[in-house]
Parts: sequence; structure tokens; C-alpha cells
Amino acid sequence: MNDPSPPTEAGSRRRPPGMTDVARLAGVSQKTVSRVVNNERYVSAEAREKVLRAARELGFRPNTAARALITGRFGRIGVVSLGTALYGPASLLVAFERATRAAGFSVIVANTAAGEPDSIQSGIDWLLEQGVDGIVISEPIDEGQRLRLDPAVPVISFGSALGVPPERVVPSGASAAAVGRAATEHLLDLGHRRVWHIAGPQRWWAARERREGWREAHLDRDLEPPPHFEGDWSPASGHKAAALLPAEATAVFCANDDMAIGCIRALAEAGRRVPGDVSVVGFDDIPVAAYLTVPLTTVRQDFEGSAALALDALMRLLGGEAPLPGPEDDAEPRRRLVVRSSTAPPPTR
Amino acid sequence: MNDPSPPTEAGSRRRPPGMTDVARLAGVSQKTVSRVVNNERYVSAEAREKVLRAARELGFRPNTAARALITGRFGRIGVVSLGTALYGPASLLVAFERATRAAGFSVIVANTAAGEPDSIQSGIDWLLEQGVDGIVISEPIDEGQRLRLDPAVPVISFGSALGVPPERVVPSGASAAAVGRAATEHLLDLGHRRVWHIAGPQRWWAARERREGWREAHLDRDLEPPPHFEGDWSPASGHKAAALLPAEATAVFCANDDMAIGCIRALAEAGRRVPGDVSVVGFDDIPVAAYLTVPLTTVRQDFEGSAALALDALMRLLGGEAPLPGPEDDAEPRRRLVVRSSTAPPPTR
DNA sequence: ACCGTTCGTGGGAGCGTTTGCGCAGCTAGC
DNA sequence: GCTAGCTGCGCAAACGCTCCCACGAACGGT
Repeated sequence: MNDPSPPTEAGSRRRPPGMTDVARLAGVSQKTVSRVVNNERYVSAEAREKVLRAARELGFRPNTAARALITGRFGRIGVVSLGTALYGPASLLVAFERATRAAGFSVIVANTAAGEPDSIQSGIDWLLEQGVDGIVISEPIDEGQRLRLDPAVPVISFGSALGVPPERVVPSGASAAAVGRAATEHLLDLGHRRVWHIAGPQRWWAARERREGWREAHLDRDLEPPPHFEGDWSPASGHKAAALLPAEATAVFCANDDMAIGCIRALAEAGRRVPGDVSVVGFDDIPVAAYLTVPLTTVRQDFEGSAALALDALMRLLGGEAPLPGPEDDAEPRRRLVVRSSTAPPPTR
Repeated sequence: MNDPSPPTEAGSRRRPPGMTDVARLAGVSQKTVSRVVNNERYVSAEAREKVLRAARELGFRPNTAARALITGRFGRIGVVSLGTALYGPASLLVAFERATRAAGFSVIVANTAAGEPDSIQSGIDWLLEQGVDGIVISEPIDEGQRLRLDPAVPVISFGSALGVPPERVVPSGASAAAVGRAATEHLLDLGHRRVWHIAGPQRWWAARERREGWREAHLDRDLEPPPHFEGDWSPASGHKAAALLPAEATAVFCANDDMAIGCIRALAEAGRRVPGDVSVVGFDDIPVAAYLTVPLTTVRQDFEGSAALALDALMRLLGGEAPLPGPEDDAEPRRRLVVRSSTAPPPTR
């Protein structure tokens, strides 16, 4: 592939200063520098001061590679994320990075590729190669294959995936399905006889869960849930699915806001008004949801809460504890229905 | 802070196998294993085979920390990104991660916090602490302070920031400002006398550049650009700014789609129709843009192109070359105006 | 036959840090 | 006055790998 013979003269970039250099300048042993850097006890204030001064002067920065080499820990968490700018996954990633950095770990990401079936696995493999203390699978897509994990590296998953033990799946709490149910109930309470559903791709755990909530809401009231349509989260898919909606449909619950927007558009094209003729509920509460021509009734997510929960579970695993605390965990993410203008009672015919 | 006395028994997690273990099993020297792993020459097919077999059997994975320790390189690029799920930055991050991974480097992210003025600096410091070969500043926000960098670690920035040498700023190409100009010209060509502008926060380079394009379009035609309004990218800010628009305004160029949506909403509330009374152009081409009640005329970005350009520049710096190739670089990101229904000639009064 | 060069392999020295252990000096208890 | 414990500090051995060097075998050109 590449010509290995010339050693590709990288150049004169000198080695950065190490603890030994700091020690020499401060007039102490390298070990003492190590103690100061790691905030250990048994260092005199005077020595500490000298070391800190020398370190500052030299621009010393501890070499994480050396530390990792000996401790066997990397201080790094890998996240397998969807390679997409979708509001949900992107927000979750941001929230998780923040929480993780606050805990002193850095985050390395591996995006999956939409089309590729093995991309979760290859993301995991890549992260393991890079060296991580733990792995978080952001939105596992169930491709029907068992994930190959490393028993030595804890894994936490948002949503269940084959090969991930169930206790390592971050519970969406009661909330995800429950809120899908609440969204549906909101529509039923308004007087709609049944609620149609434009679901997300069912390989996605999040999509399945929302659909489940929708289904339960019907079953609770002894209603037969109408057939659902499956989209791919995109507005285009919502638009397409909406065109298939029967004339009797007066209420639609969409698995995300983008599809809801596509759906509303299709309804408008068909001459049906929202919410006059048809009510629509979305999911995510994307920033523009409140500013659409018809402000969207939708479900606000709690990404910070979910991220904190996942991180917490991972930290427990790293400490050798059980991934999740007892049922007293009250820090469960809180999603909630935000009612705006896209829902109303069905038309009185 | 934490109790240092109990050594927090982490447990019996055995060390993962190393090259020495593989070597022993394969009956060769550790050095030969190294050669096989790094695909070096001068290894007999037979030895290679034995090593690979042993490695597979042991589940051997090279220790990146040890490698980094000796080579001084980490195989890791740090990205300072906005801590936001905004479509632009999120898409750019995804595109950059993909390109970087394909080049064999991993990506570690440090999100900035919206409010904190030093968060770019602290993100950079954090990345340097973690150990990276290079840093990319995704969307630098000009807080007026000079960034403190490490001369040994190359930095590339999307957009100029104080302290980053200009040749390390990824050129948006002619395109960013030019496309802002094209968007404005599109409106002027439709017959609008002037174009109002709802800008992004001017501390953002991207916002400034778009505004510049808008301004130039006016100056080119000897028009006085009307005063612009400054939003914060959010639909809410677009909504607020639109309320300030004078009655004579018949065309608005918004610095992103979210603000455009807020703007359209405000116009609707004021009883002004889009595009009948007022034309609106956005920027980004978010997925829902085409599916809004009034499909949005907007500017499609080229995140892959920008990401590739940045990575390329960074790789050159890592190789000791100049960050950017000559002017023959034809791989410049291509943004383009997408005309939909939110723009039309001004109302004939 | 001799000397160079290419090939295949191994020995051994670090890289910069943590960790284990040792050693002084001091305080305090009996 | 001896032991015991705490404090403050340093030496030396890893950690798993890459890199420099050496060494023998095979091979061709003189």
C-alpha cells in the first residue's frame, strides 16, 4: 500500500516535557512530581509549590498514554452513535458528552452508517481497538444479529440490542412507552375514535417503544388499534405515509416531529385541515415545533436525564457494581406531552 | 475530597493479552508479532500465519496506549464542537467523524457550553490534556479573546478565531458568503427592492459570513442594505425579529432555517402571507424545509465537503506540510440555493 | 571463492508514568 | 529508651509496545 522504506521524516518536533524534566527543574524526585500531579498526600507544601511552578514553566502536561499503559484504564468512554443529525440522537450525544466530561472521562464517538447492517458491530470493534473503558450504544438498531462484545469492557445501551444483557439497557423509565401512550390518550380524550400511527423504523428500539405505547392506549380502552404505517423518521416518509391514511382517520400520532411535519403537509395537499379535520401529534419537540404554521402538539424528551442515567450505570459497572441501582431510582428521565395547536376534537360531521 | 485510604478493590480483571503472549503461543519473538500486526515487510508467510492464528485465539488487541507512548502520536483528533443539536454543527460533526475514522484516526469531542465565554478555551485545554494529534474547532465563537494553543498540536478551524493563524482556517471557499449573496440576489432578481436580513449571532463566524454575502449583494447593485436584525439561530429569535420588520419589507433572508420558520410564523400572525406579501429565504436546508406549509427556499450546505477539506488540511499539518494546497484545490464545498415556494415576486401594489 | 544486498528473525533499550517498597525523621505511648 | 505510627521523599521495577541494531541465511555479481 504505502511505501515503507523512507521513514517519512516527521521532523524536529521535540518531545514534550515529562515528569522527569519537571522533577529536575524543581529539584525533587520524579515520584514527588507524580504525587503532586495526582494530588496525593504526603507532600510538603513547599515541595508541592516548587513542582507546580516548574510544571507551569515547562508547560508540562501529564502523558495520558503512559498513565493508561500502566493503569490499564483509558479514561475514555466510547459512544456508538447514529451517523445522523436527527434531533434526538444528536441531542442525546451532546448531553452524554457533557455529563461524561464532567465525570472526568473523555468521549470518543463512532458513527454508524445508515445503510450498513454491521455498522454497530464495526463501531464497537473500532472503539475497542482505540481503547475505551466502556461503551455506550446510543440508539441500537436491531439488525437481528447478536453483538460481539468484549467481556472486559462494560457496555450500556439505550434500548435493548441482541447480545446486550437486559440489565445493561438504560431504562427509558416508564416514560418512553408511557408518553407514547399519553400522546395517544390525549387524542382519544379529545373524542377521536381511534388514532392512526406513523411509526419510526421498527428496527429502532425507540420506534418500537413509541408504537407500543400507542398500541397499549388502544387496548386499555378495548379499542382495536388501526394498522400503523412505518416511516424512516424523515419528513418525506411521513408525507408518503399520510397519503395512505384512510378518509376516516381523524387523529395521527407520529413517532417524531419530522414525520409529523411531512404528514401535515400531505394532509394540507389533500385539502384536509389540521387540526380542523385531522389532529396530529409528534414526538421530540424539535425547536421549530412551536413555530410551525400549526404549532405542533408533541412530546418533549429529556436527554439530560437519559444521558445521566446511562453514565451513572456505566460508572457503576466500571466500579464493579451492578449497572443499575434499586427501584428507588427516582432520577428517571421525564418526558411529557406538550399540547399546542395541532390537536383538537374531531370534526362533528 | 475522596477518601484515598481504601484502595477500592477493583478486582480480578486480568490484564488483556499482549504481544508477548501472542509470541509465546505462536512460537516466535515478540518483535515478529509486532511486525505482523503493523503489516511490516520481512515476515515469512508461515510466521505471519502462525501469529495471526495465535492473536485470534487469544483475542489479542494491540494496546494503543503503549503504542502512543512510544510513537508520541495518539491517532486521535479532537473536535471542539458546539454543545447543540443545531442541524449545521451536528451534521458537520457527523461528516467529520466519518471522514476522520476513514483516515484511521479516532475523534474525541469536547462540547462548548453556550453561555460560558471560555468554553472554547477550556475545550481545547481538555483535548490537549487527553492527548490528541490535532484539533479542529468546529464553529468558533469569537469571544474576543485570543485562544491559547499548543504550538506542537496543529489546529484547524472552521472560521477564523483569534489566535488561529489565518492559513489554518478552513476556507468556506467562495461558497458561504457567495451563497448568502446568491440568496439575496435571488430575491432582488424577483423584483424586491431591498432584502431584510435576520442574522445569526455575530460572534459566530458563519453568521458574519452570511451577513456579508447579503450586504455585498446590495452594494453590488448600489443598494443600501436595510438594517439587519440579530437572532440566536432559534425559531423564537426569528419570530421576535420578524415582528420588528417594517411594513415595506417584502423580502427577508434568514441566516438559518429555524429562524426563517419563526419569521414565517410571525408574518402569518401579522396577517402577511408568504410568499404573497413577503418572500423568505432560509439557510441550511434542514430536512423538514421542503415539507413546511410553505416549502422553504433555502441554501443547501455541503458538510461532507467542508469536513473533507478540514481533515485534509489537518493531515497536511500532521505531515509537516502547509495546511492548504495551492489554489488548484477544486474540492471546495459546494453549497447551493434551493428554490422552493417561499419566494415570489413582490406584491404589485 | 569473496563481498554486497535483500530477507527473516531476535535482542534489548527505552517511552513516561504508576506502583511497591524502603528509609529516614519526627511524635507519641508505655 | 524502645517501639509504633505517621509523614515526606526517593529508587527501581514494571506496563506493552516501537525502534535501533545485530545476526545468520540465501543469492547474485564480480
